[in-house]
Amino acid sequence: MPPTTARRLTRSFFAIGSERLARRLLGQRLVRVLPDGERLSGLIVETEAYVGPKDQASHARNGRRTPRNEAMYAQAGTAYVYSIYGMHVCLNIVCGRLDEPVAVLVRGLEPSEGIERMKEAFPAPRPPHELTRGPAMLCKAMRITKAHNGLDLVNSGELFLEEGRAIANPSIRRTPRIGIDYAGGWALRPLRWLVAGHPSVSGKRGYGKAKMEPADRSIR
DNA sequence: CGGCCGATCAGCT
DNA sequence: GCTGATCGGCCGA
Repeated sequence: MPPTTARRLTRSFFAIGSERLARRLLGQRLVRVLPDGERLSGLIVETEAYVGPKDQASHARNGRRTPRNEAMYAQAGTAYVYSIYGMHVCLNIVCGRLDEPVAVLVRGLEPSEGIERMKEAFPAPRPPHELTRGPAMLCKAMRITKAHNGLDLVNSGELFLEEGRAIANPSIRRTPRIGIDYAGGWALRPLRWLVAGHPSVSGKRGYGKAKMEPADRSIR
């Protein structure tokens, strides 16, 4: 269980750009407080950086700005929640200056608090690590919906982040991002960060098909 | 275990 | 009209 003194992550934590935030979010705690007060939470074990208008995998590629992706242009610490494939939603954390569309997609959590409640979101029984493995799955387990799009994660009482556990560089890997084969050369850039060997990292055998590289130590 | 494919619809063109 | 920052079931090896 987390200490009751857990520190809330502040605006300045998020406002560092997507590559640095993707690294720094690993091990931090994502918290959802349900209407009845129950806490659901997990430690982040997989992220992807979306690096701006030039990034051909980003919803903001070539400066696209529509009602759907408007939250990407908001201040750092804003949630960008979008729907995909007609049946899922995914959560990003916005991390640039105002009007600069950069964000980090949260792709995997190690479930921590409220595991029994998370299980209720799925029709069939499954082990804890498969409650929050993948960007859409973790939103389903954590009851994150499009109603949270545009929410300020720095001030919200229902969805926010807390200081978690440090992850040492040797156990971190970078790979290309998942599901963006349409993005040309951008599909190959190592903008996905993961905790090596963690069971809640998405993809087959926990890694997907992507070839892994050691984490870039210059990115903190 | 790995590969294929259907579900299902918001959002854009 | 087409596509997607996904998931899970089914099938063959």
